[in-house]
Amino acid sequence: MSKLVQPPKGTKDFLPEEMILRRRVIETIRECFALYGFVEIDSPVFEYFELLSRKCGSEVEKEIYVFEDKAKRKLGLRFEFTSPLGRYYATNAEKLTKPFKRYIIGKVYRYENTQAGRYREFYQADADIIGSYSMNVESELIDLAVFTLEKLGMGNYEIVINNRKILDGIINAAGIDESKKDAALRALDKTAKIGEAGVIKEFLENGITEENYRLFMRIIDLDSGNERTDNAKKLSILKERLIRELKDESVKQRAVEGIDELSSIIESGRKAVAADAEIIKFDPLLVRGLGYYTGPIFEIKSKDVAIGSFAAGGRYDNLVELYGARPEGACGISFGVERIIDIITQKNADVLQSVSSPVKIYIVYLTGKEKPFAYKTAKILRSKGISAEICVSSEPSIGKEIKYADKKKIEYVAIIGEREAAEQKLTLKNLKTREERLLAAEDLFEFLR
RNA sequence: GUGGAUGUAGCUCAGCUGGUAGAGCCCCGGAUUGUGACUCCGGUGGUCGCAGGUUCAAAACCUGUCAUCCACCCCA
Repeated sequence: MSKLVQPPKGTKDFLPEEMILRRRVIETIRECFALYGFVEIDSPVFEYFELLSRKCGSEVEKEIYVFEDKAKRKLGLRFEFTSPLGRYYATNAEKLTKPFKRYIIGKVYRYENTQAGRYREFYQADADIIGSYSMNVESELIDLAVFTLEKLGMGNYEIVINNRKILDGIINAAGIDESKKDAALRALDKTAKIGEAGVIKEFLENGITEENYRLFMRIIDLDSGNERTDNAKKLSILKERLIRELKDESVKQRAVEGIDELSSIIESGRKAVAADAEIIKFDPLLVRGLGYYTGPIFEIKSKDVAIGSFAAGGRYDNLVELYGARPEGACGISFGVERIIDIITQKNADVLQSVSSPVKIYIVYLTGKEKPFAYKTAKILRSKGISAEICVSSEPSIGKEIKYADKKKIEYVAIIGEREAAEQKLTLKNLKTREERLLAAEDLFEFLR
């Protein structure tokens, strides 16, 4: 294929069959957000570059699509919804009902190398609450996620949580200098991937000692004996340890606060999702982006498909202040629509095959004479909410039209020929069972309903 | 941005140490002029990702480039 007829790197075309599933996933998410009382908003796909890049770190900044408009304004495409939300809130704060619970579903753009599950243009579905410091917000968002994933049929997944305040405490207790915190966290985040030796290597490269690493790991070694320790137990062990180890009072206070926050989230999580309490897992090695998170952070990943996390979020209490609004608590969660679809299709390869057309019936009339009757019938069905497609060929062959309907996965075909039109009836054929029956037009609606 | 693998028909792929392309599925037509998934027959479709180079001759070898996948980086 010539390069001129390919979609640009990291983007793709969606075929009609793919769109059916895509639409269903997006609609499901939208409905769930609405059921929880979030209101929908929209904001521009591009913003001033300076606004997007504010406090996002150079790593992320490199991923922003930047361009100049004709008046030389420097603009960028949104790479997620959080910074646009900060701006949106700051510009409209006086008009918004607080706490402001909003959702937004749309395309975002990241200039990064592509891979399976990583695109340059993709959909995110984002729900945030601004205006509360309560941990009830985190609980609500996690509950929303569980509810939504259930509706989507996502099956086996786990919600991993941690807290920036705790991480800061452990870093301090491990004797790692504040200036080296980011490097340390970045290395620690990769533990599962590169192993102990890899992390130590990265530590040394960044001027952090192996001793620091050992200390850190000793503090977060929370499994007593062989038995699997539950979240609450882990948190309480960690809490005692940090109280004992931390010398700096303010650091200690913050770390303890962080632990209490997670305990509260996990506790209400257990109540809300009772049987599934196991899906929430405290992991002191979860770090996430180094940008604006200030409190609890979480990530949701599939246990069946290795595609990275498909949803993530956390608290970023400094966000709206960054854009000039009065300080407010803020916390949000974002779903990666493509990744969710990838997981659904990989787990169940034939969902794409099994999706059926939103069109219920295909109407074929054989000669021009039956046309008025056919159109009238179609119109009645549509006005009653039954989707009906009508054949546009001027010389239809029944075989071809049935084949067409079958390929489009339409359930029924109505055939109107001379015989039928004479009695104001039509032949209704079920394409799956191949059954046919002669029906009066007015009985059609009852039958299809 | 770095390293590796791959790129042949709409799809999945074959094509030997260089001699300008094949199969299956799909699609179209017919057997079957008011009935689709099976069967049979026939047919369309490819400047071998793109651009250079080596050669009498390149899908194959070399270089560049674009895209996809994988590992980094980072992340939905």
